[in-house]
Amino acid sequence: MSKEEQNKPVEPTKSELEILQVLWEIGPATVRTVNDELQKQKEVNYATTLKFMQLMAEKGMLIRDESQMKHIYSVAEEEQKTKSHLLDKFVDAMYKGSASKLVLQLLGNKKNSQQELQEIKDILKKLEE
Amino acid sequence: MSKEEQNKPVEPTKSELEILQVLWEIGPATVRTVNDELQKQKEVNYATTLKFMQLMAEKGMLIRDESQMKHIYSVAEEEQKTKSHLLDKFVDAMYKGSASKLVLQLLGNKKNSQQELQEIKDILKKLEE
DNA sequence: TAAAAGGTAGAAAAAAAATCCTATGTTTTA
DNA sequence: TAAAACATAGGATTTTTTTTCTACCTTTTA
Repeated sequence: MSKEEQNKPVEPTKSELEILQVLWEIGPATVRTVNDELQKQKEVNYATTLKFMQLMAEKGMLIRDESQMKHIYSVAEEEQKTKSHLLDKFVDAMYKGSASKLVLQLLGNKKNSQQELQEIKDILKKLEE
Repeated sequence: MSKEEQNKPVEPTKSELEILQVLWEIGPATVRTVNDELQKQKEVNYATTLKFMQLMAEKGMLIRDESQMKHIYSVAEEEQKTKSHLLDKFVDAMYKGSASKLVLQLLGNKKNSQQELQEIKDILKKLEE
């Protein structure tokens, strides 16, 4: 592995992120299981999910255990690391790196329920201690 | 305009978002001006920027004033509306719609400067009142 | 006023992302 | 044990996004 390739952060596409979300939630799984989970959200073809997971494994985004016929896939990078990187990218692209601007918008967003706002406040309160 | 086409929220691609950012910042502008701004960030070909802006106008994302030879482009939807929509999508894709989870991650993110964190806390504190 | 510079548009190509068909092999089950 | 169900892999295709070439028109400038 060349120096350039090391520690390259995971940059999933939209579809790849959906698969990561499933694996984050249910842990290592087969293509079949992941596909069934995705099926709950939208119509997906098994072959398509398979292809995505194969590509993700090739890219090093997933790790594949081929010791059984039903290969088991798991995420290669921990959830928080990946999410943190994606969040950073989003804050850069949308708010020129200003996280506080994002929070401001979040708070001004009518769509966020009262409960969400309360939870955010609770987080802050805990932080105060 | 059919009912389906009305009020369709703006869904820019990555490149399109870069152009929106410029227009949000400097207001209505020519392709040349936008291209010069983008140039400050990365290498861009004038023809590429032109093409993007033409496509965005076709999609209804930008409005084009052709009364002069140098067409003037402006954004079709206000900045906050677009950003709010994109933020919602992001929160859905990344945190299953939980804004508080996002804030939690933001606060735990080492990359955010102490100042940013303080600003976020200030915002939240103001909300308490 | 002729050349240079700057502008738009159309067509096409290149690159990236998403989708699915089908061959072939393994396991399960009737 | 034969059929049905399930699995992977390779190849191909389609769709979306990004990029660039070039023709031609208008304005500016030497």
